Amino acid sequence: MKRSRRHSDSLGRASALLRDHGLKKTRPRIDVLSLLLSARKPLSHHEIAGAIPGADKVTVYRVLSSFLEHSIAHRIETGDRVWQFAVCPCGHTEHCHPHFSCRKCGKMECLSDVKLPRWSRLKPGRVVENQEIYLHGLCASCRKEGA
Amino acid sequence: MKRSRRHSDSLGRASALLRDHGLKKTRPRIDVLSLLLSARKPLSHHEIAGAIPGADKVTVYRVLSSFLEHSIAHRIETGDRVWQFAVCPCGHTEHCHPHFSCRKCGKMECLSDVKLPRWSRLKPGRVVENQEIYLHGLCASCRKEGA
DNA sequence: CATGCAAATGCAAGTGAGTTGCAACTGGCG
DNA sequence: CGCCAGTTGCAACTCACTTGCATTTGCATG
Ligand SMILES: [Mn+2]
Ligand SMILES: [Mn+2]
Ligand SMILES: [Zn+2]
Ligand SMILES: [Zn+2]
Repeated sequence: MKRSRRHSDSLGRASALLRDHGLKKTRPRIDVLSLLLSARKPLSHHEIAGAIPGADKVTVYRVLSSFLEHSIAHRIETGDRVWQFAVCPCGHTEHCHPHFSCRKCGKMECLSDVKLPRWSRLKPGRVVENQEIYLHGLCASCRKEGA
Repeated sequence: MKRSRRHSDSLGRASALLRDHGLKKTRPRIDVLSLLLSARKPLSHHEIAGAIPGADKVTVYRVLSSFLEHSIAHRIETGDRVWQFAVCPCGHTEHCHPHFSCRKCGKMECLSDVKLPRWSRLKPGRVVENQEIYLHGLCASCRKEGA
């Protein structure tokens, strides 16, 4: 019940987002976007394509790229050369929060409520337009179980 | 003159580092390490192998991996799925400074003198053991020329 | 409701950074 | 010296992601 509720909510939200961004409402886009909206964590291309029966891999890559261009989603580097994707709650192009990955269970989390630091005075005259922060360590549940 | 001075310094430093870490002093390791020591910026595997005539690509990968294991060098994600490598001035396993890349000239820099932020109170009970910070923007010289 | 067409899809083939297997070699120790 | 664990070098492999191209389709327009 809970699951299907969330899923149908996501369908509606997905439609609205696509409309708002002037993207055609197609099957692959609805499927990928509603999946990302209902996911509790960032997903890899492999996880996304695997979760959508009959999805074409290349189309999923292209759908994800269009979401990035329109700042509907953001892309996370995992360190193992595989990207992960999540819907961006703030609507910015840049990363707007740090990401945390657990060295034990491997889960990646968007720390949506954590502010990014200011880099006002870097020695010479550099301008920071954008930043990516990856924190690694133990998540709350893995920590309880003992490292 | 300046260049050969720096280069021979690097040779000596490379030998010493290998000895200190108990790594056999081999041709590929000396070549790669002295190159990294004399480089002013992080280098990709491609740049490293290309700068060493006759170098075997696989050996260079393996040499770099051994440097990472021994915390002689650190590895940087560039966002385009290519790694870059730099000698680690502090000797830590973790990243110990942020990295900056210029959106115009593409150069990556180690901000060795910039401190990493503390993440003492992340809401739940996570422990941060390690962090990677990538800043993107305009470097000092590209900024002068006008963005 | 047609009709048209730019945009999107789906399939096959390609790219390239990084990995693996394995036989030959060698740095450094006794 | 002579050994041998560790290292090298070559060929073959993997696999995430990209490109090309012919076919289909969302949706704006009349
Ligand atoms: Mn995120
Ligand atoms: Mn660095
Ligand atoms: Zn965990
Ligand atoms: Zn620059």
